[in-house]
Amino acid sequence: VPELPEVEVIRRGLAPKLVGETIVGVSQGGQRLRRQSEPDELAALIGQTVVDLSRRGKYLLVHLDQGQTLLVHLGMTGRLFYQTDACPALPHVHLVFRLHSGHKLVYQDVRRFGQVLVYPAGVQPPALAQVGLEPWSRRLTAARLRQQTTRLKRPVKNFLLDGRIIAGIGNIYASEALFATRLHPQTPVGDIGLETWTQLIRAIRRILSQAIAAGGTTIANFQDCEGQSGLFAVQLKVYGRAGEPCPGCGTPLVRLVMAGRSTFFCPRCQPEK
DNA sequence: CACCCCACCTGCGTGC
DNA sequence: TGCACGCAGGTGGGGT
Repeated sequence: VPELPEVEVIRRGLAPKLVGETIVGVSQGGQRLRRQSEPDELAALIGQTVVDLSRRGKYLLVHLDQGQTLLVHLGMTGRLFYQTDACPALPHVHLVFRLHSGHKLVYQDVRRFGQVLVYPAGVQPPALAQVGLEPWSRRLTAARLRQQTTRLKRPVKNFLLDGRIIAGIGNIYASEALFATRLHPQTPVGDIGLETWTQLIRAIRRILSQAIAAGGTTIANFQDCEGQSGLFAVQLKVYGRAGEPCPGCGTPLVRLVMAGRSTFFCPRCQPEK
């Protein structure tokens, strides 16, 4: 499900429902996520009240009133539902937090690549230390990226996917941002000039903002059991559209595998230089 | 360092 | 119908 916009949409949807809720029970499925706190650590959250929800990159942070933090990463297929008992049971549910209001916060994850980890008061989750600049950070500048990448050969697509540099860009929005900038995905980052970095940063911000405003690319299942058919409101221009005509020039779009991930681009609008 | 590869999982669509 | 295969929006550990 989730790149930065989807996680942000989930955060905004859940925050008004969860803040003020007290956890009264935690049940854990038999199969564990790739990274998941021990059962007793999760059970220790019982009695705590949610004071805030924040986001860092693709990580969602649930802040509790005694200072603990619940770090949630949805991986590829993780979903969070805010449900009542009236909702039918879902498959692949690995964690259920029962709440004082009678609602439940349900974590579902088919592939179990997600993470749910508890951290004590005052401890910063180590994973966050690796997370790069937020896309809207004032410290994210063309000059900084230019300086950081001089003489590097790494393809710009792979650079965008590296969350240690800019946080939250995933495989979909990397292709979309490069198309918007008319930049070939294999362009070595060291070859990119200041002006192009400026345009790329702008494109990233615009595309992510639009995606958030539209409710994410896919199903944002924070609501209830109806599993709200996701607004496919974001119109992707190139992602997943190999063979279809480029929306700019009509040339068939191309799929290319880079670092093991599908990459989509227009060979005419995004020429190799 | 910089960068790549693969592991970690399940499900679904496609083509034989 | 069955089966093998490729593919899927994530990270992170280990190798070159």
